[in-house]
Amino acid sequence: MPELPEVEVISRGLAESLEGKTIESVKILNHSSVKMPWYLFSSRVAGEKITRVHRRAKLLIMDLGEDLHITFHLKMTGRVLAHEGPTTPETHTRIVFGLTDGSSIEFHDTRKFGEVRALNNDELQEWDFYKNLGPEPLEVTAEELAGRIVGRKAQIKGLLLNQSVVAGCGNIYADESLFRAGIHPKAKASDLSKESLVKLFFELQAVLKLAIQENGSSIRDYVDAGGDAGGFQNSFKAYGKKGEKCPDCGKVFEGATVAGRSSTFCSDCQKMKD
DNA sequence: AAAGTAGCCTGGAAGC
DNA sequence: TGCTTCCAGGCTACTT
Repeated sequence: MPELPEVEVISRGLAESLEGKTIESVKILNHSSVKMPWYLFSSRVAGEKITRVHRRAKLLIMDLGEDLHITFHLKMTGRVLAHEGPTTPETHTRIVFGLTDGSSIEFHDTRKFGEVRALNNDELQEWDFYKNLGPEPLEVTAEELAGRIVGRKAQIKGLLLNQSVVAGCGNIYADESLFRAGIHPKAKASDLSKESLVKLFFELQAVLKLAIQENGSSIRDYVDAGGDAGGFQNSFKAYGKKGEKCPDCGKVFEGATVAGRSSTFCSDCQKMKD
């Protein structure tokens, strides 16, 4: 499930192979992947040059000239792959972009949760989801991020997953940063000191940077733009470790649903309040 | 305001 | 073996 580091790695890979290339054709194999009238999507995109590939939160964005952007939200199983030649569609191939140099881009998405759009500048800025995104966690300080949730009564994990609080954090990096900061996922932000919250976001930043260095985390479906797996899953300390022993104290990791997500934590090392 | 839940999907794993 | 059930999870919408 791609979160910020995975989308960042995909974006960097695609930027290298796609910037400067021109889209010639669009073949939509699954219409529900395109969250706008399909003919509008196709007609907007065909013939345009890919000027830049970048990322905002978990969105992969391809700029087409000055006033058009393809946005990919990969959700759980989406992949965007750059092929040197044409794409031979498989069962889960949802969209194929043919490029004028004979190469192609494949949007592959087993579970069809992914969402693709082609928006002009105004539409992008007015899109509620985009408009409400919080800051990029690697572009502001941990203090600034902590300041956004000081005193809030919600569970800390829910706040981390809330894209309008901080952009790009998902279940993996939420569990990992909470463990590293020694904070229980059900702790209320208002029960934690500013210092603890700063520590939490500092750990989130550290874990995101580390994951980008390791090419992302591969669990189930994630691969980078070239189809290769990441390596950060080997560095998980808490995520998915329910039933295993905490590396710090030896107590067995517990599991619970928090903010609607499966969560793993050590009830000894992770505190509910300061 | 916060929190719980259903729904969207599919396939791999676990259980019987 | 073969069937059924469970689970994963980003995000929205709706209810409590």
